[in-house]
Amino acid sequence: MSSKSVGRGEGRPTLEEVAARAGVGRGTVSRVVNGAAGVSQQARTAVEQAIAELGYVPNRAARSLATSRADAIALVIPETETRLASEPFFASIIRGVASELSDTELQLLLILVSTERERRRLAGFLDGRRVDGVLMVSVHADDPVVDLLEHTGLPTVLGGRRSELEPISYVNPDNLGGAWSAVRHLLGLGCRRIATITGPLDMEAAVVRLDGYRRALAEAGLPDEPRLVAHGDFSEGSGERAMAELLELEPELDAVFAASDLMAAGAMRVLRRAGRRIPADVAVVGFDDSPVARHTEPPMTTVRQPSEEMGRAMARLLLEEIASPSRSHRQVILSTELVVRESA
Amino acid sequence: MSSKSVGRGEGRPTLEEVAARAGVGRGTVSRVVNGAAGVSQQARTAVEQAIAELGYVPNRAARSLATSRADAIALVIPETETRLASEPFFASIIRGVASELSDTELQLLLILVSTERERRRLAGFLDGRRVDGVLMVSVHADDPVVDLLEHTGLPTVLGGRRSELEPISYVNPDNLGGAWSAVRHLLGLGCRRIATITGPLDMEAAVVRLDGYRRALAEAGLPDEPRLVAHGDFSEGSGERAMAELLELEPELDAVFAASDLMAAGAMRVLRRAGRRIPADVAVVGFDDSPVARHTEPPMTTVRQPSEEMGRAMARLLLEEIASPSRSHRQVILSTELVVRESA
DNA sequence: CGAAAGACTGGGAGCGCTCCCAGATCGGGC
DNA sequence: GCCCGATCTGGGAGCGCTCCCAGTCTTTCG
Repeated sequence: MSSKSVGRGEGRPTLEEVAARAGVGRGTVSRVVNGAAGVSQQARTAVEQAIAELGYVPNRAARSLATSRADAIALVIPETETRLASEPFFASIIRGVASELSDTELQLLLILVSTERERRRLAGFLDGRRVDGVLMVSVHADDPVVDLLEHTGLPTVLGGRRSELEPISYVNPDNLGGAWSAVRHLLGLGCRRIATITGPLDMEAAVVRLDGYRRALAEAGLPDEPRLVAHGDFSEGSGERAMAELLELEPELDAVFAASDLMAAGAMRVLRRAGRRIPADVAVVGFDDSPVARHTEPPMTTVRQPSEEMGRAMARLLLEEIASPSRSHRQVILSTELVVRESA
Repeated sequence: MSSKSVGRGEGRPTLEEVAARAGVGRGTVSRVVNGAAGVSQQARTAVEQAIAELGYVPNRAARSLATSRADAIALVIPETETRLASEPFFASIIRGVASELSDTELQLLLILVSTERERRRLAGFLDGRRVDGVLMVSVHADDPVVDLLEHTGLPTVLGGRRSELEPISYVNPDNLGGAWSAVRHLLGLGCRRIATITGPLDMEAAVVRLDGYRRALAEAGLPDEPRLVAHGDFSEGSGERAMAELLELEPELDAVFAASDLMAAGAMRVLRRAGRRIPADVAVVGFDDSPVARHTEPPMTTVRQPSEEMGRAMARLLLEEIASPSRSHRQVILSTELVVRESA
């Protein structure tokens, strides 16, 4: 039999107990556990054996307290789980972040916030320093969660800035160039009555894509007609509604640039129902190059936004920021690319 | 000016500093922070003011260490983010869990594990007692993550048991009854050559749904024909492949029961391409009643599985288990219901 | 052969909080 | 005026770990 420290029941074994059993001091055990150098082979073996026998696992809370590191980072998504599930963009971001984190010891924590209550709980969680840094995507201009982040002083990286003067580090796709090239493509096809379906205008990405659209039209000497602009919120349903509206206001339109693939898919459905052929009657271009773009009928021409790479870049920036905190913020702009399929 | 403890810069203020500033002891501050009774109005006010002035926020790691509580629970999903995004089931689970947690102080942490490396990292995270309990869905029979969970001794609840003798608490839909009633419905419609597309057979849900199918056929005196059974993995693509296979082996079939809506949707696409009318030539029933079921052409008849309620029940069980740990495990079976639309 | 330079090791101090107990304070009843 | 209980309050003793320093034991070199 063995001392009290060994059995199950008396709680989990501690560093101290391992040390006692291995006949060494706490320091030595700590060194072994953390893979530090300067431990004799003999001591190391003894400790390892004691750890195995006792089934010792370090207590993270204690370690956190001592080192003031949490070994975890949060990816905050201020949307509902429905949205998380319906927009492939998030999946790509998650994949990118996870892959960049894969050879670190950092645990990725996904946190969804939509209610005020959840926001407060998140505040407590972050303030309590349960993570070493925060990633956040899908940020709306007036999102209170961001203030919360700034206030905690935790290293933070946004996926999608709120404005050009964003004071926090961020990774952004080249929305302007993407939208611009989409509309240029439509113009090149000979389209002249080009409508657009925007995203929610409290998001910079939506505003800038609209800008890109307008700029391309202006360059082509085309007027900016309000009735060619309808608003959505990036979701499929909103794309349908917006398209219906456009068709009503401007039956003569010959092309649509939607600020997201999902909205473009919704628009295509409405167009087809209205008897318009795509692209013969109306050409359609989306934005994102999400999986759905490949499965629409016909396959969708769209602007590729490197979402996964965006996730990776975000993680990379955050790691840098954690490693060397600094007042200055970093930013990365990822270029976009037009993928021509059959809808335009 | 003020003492070193007060200013910004010298790190975050501690309980002790708040106590000093308010002119009270640590105990009193702790009591105020935790809303405990037995503090005079005067002391309380002084402490609250000091907290506000200093911008004090308790350090969770320290609290965790002292209380051995983490105030967080993990929802582990052993799938890729792609899957998370494509299957609405997960979104519903998350929603249910979140809603049940909404009036607790527990932070919900979503953790995706797919690689071995991620699994090990999760082990460290859980062993380190960074959460008070674990929820896990989409469990495959031989999933090593479960052993990991059992080993940590953390309160755990599964969404979907691994077998009838599941030794861990779980919440399960009535898969047998659901599948059975789906096939009964098909039989009632006069179908006699009823095929099925199963889920991955290393998941109990898939096995049991297949059982329900067989049982209903047997009761109707129909033989169990192997060529009427094709296998999928719950995904849409696998449904397409399975359907193509079935059509090849048994062109005469007049109905299909798919173990998930996504597979049913894939099957419907293949059927349509093959020129079969639904339900006139081939009737189709799915399982889940996920959002896609409403949008197929024609709308899909399916077995409703109360996913959100499942999430809620899981959270509820876990809370109970955390509150009163016990050797015995709990289980909840949620009933399913056939939703008849137009595909069968 | 002695001293200096390494190589290891043990354990004190402390991270910030909660728990709990011993005291101080304040009334009210006799 | 005194005693007893109720109400508050301060602070010691940890929680389990890391950091770091002062030792001890070798090894090497002049």
